[in-house]
Amino acid sequence: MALDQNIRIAVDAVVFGYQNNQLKVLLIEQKFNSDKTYWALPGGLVMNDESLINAVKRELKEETNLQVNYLEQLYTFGDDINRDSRNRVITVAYFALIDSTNLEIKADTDADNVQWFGINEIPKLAFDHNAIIEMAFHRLKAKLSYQPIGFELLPKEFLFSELENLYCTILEKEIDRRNFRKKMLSFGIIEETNRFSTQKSGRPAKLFLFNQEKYNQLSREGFHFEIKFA
Amino acid sequence: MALDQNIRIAVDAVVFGYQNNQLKVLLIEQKFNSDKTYWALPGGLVMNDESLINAVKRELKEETNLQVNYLEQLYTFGDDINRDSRNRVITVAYFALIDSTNLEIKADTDADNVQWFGINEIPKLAFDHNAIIEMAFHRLKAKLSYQPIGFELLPKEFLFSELENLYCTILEKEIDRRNFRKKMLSFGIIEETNRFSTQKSGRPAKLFLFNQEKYNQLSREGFHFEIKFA
DNA sequence: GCAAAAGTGTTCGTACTACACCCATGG
DNA sequence: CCATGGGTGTAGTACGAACACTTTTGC
Repeated sequence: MALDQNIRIAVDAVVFGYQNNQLKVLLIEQKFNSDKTYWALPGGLVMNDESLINAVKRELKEETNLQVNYLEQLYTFGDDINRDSRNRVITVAYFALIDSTNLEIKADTDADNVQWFGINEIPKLAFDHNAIIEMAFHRLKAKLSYQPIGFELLPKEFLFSELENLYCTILEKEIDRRNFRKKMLSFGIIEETNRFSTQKSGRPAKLFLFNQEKYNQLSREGFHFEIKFA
Repeated sequence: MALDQNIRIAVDAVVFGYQNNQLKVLLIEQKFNSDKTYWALPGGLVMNDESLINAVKRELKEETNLQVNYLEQLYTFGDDINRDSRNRVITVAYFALIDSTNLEIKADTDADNVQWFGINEIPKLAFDHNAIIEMAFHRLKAKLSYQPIGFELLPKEFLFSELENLYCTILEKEIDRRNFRKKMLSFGIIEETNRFSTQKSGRPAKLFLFNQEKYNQLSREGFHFEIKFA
């Protein structure tokens, strides 16, 4: 039965970064039928002897030459039979977070051009990639409140004001600085360092870091990260 | 490139039911190489011109002849390259809920035998189906707290004690009857009927029903269902 | 009248909300 | 000394947690 199945399987990644107080998505420019070009998510077909997760990692390395901090499966898009006009392709979309400060993207072998786009400045993309980003953005907003993944968008050592800004920006909400800090620190998964940032102006700020092992340990003991806002 | 891709794509469904105060999973017995038989999740290969969701619905109809109340994508299993020993198969797993009271399963064309298994009495299944059920069970436990999906496992009209029991059983926790009822009713998504159940003993109990439209409307207005326990 | 399940209110404590002033540095 | 961003505490409120007795029915 169904030995004649003729469906291809691909992976695509929505890679989020955070720069200049803006949430960004990584896109690549692809040639399409050698005439038109489209911006699209990094991704491509899965090889026969390759796990899905490795396919994503390989494509990201080939196309953008960067390594992600966080990677998880998002959703499999296979309900629109004609999403790729050439052949039926089902794509398993992934959700990735990266510390994009001090990062130089190299346009690598596969793709002509690689670029960060603000989440609100995404052009019309190839296939159903706009819908995929939309879903990834929803996932990010939801997860930010119940999993400590915001840190994956920041450098290892960060300022509280950066973390706070990240939450404000992504969730599109105002947050009370004092309450946010109190709550975050109450979990005991953020450590104070002895280092301070060198700012342009104002009082120097302590650098903090996220203690992943501590979080893992607390999770095993039944702790549940959750941060809500008025 | 990769015109030689040789990977097949399947769908599988974890169908949950609730009978006799027990959470059940629907399994089918499959012939395997015409000698050995295994219990497995209902599912099968996707057809070329068929959406993923329709593939699931078709398989469920073919193999079990039942219709589900709730169906959503769970996860795509494609990291273990040898999960099916015959060929590489990637499966998109779905998560389904059904009101299984007053339901007769028909062993239909495809499958030899169809049966409900208690969640704690699942045998060793074909492929990685045990892992899929495990993940579906986790999803069910999590969603029960923040989405009103428990109703999908009950008849249209149900007793509060049934609902309460369902939560206790699935979450494996004791719940205070008074607080549970208060909280549930406070949402305004459950309606009282004029009907009462005919019990064997004890005081007759009112029948309630879940108002899906009311819930949808409240959701649009920013309402968020959430029910927690001590 | 007794067994069995249904139905119902109050008190207490904790955790979220709202809110404003001083501090350290650079120029 | 002024501008800029960093750092901190408290009072009020609302919501979740704990908890026990009365009601209705069948036998």
